Amino acid sequence: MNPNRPSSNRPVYLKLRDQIAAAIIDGDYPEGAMLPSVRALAAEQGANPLTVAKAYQQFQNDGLVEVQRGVGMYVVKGAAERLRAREREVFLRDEWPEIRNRMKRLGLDPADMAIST
Amino acid sequence: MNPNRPSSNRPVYLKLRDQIAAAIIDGDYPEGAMLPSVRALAAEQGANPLTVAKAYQQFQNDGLVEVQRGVGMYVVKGAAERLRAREREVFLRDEWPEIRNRMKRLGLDPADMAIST
DNA sequence: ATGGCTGTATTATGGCACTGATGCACCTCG
DNA sequence: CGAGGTGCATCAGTGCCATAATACAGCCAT
Repeated sequence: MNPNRPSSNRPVYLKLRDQIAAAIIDGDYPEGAMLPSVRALAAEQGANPLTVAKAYQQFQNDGLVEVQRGVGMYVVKGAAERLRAREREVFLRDEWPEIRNRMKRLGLDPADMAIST
Repeated sequence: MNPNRPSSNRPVYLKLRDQIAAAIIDGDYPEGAMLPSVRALAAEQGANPLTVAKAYQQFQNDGLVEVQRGVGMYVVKGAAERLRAREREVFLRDEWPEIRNRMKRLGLDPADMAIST
């Protein structure tokens, strides 16, 4: 009923993409490490290999992973920091203003919610 | 490419819905006032009447507007406050946790961004 | 070299959301 | 009563998403 912000009803390939990006930034996939194969991750996540490939696609285009055909995909050196910088920029430019307006309208102040939860 | 938070690539009926909700909360459509007709708003926004009707749909279901068939749709008394309360609850429960995690990962602190921009 | 692992390309299919065009049912006003 | 304004139902078209079944291309350890 509410196809909105919640990540629940989002395309699978985008959820995977976000999940992998988070893992890279957090160092769960360290630089130089090999990402799970499309088939392996597909099996683990109960998805289709091509869907996983689609999730990986963007990281290749951005040069954050190196593809060794027949071997696997490896996290490029400096990928974590570059990815974080890029995501931060996008967040501040595209997402935060809207979120801020929304909160203001709802009578919420980010400053009051720093530690809360 | 990124059907995500940015309101740019979101369904039209959802953008309209948000826009109308904001107008109600802000009092641009006061209680008791008649909302723009589906055709009028459609023409103004360059959208299809049915798309506008779909945007209005949810407000009817939630009892925030009263439909007088053949006449128009009117903002129910107390709609603004009820709407804001409901939106705030949804935001805090569904959206904010994810946003907070995301910001934390990106090295951003809501407290530092109260006035910024 | 061969088996087994990688990523990739191709094509087809089903489902679903979004948008659109048309026509109908209802009400108000002159 | 008729004209013009409402909302609403129905049907159709389009595109994206996800899946599937294969097949191909490259690498590596045995």
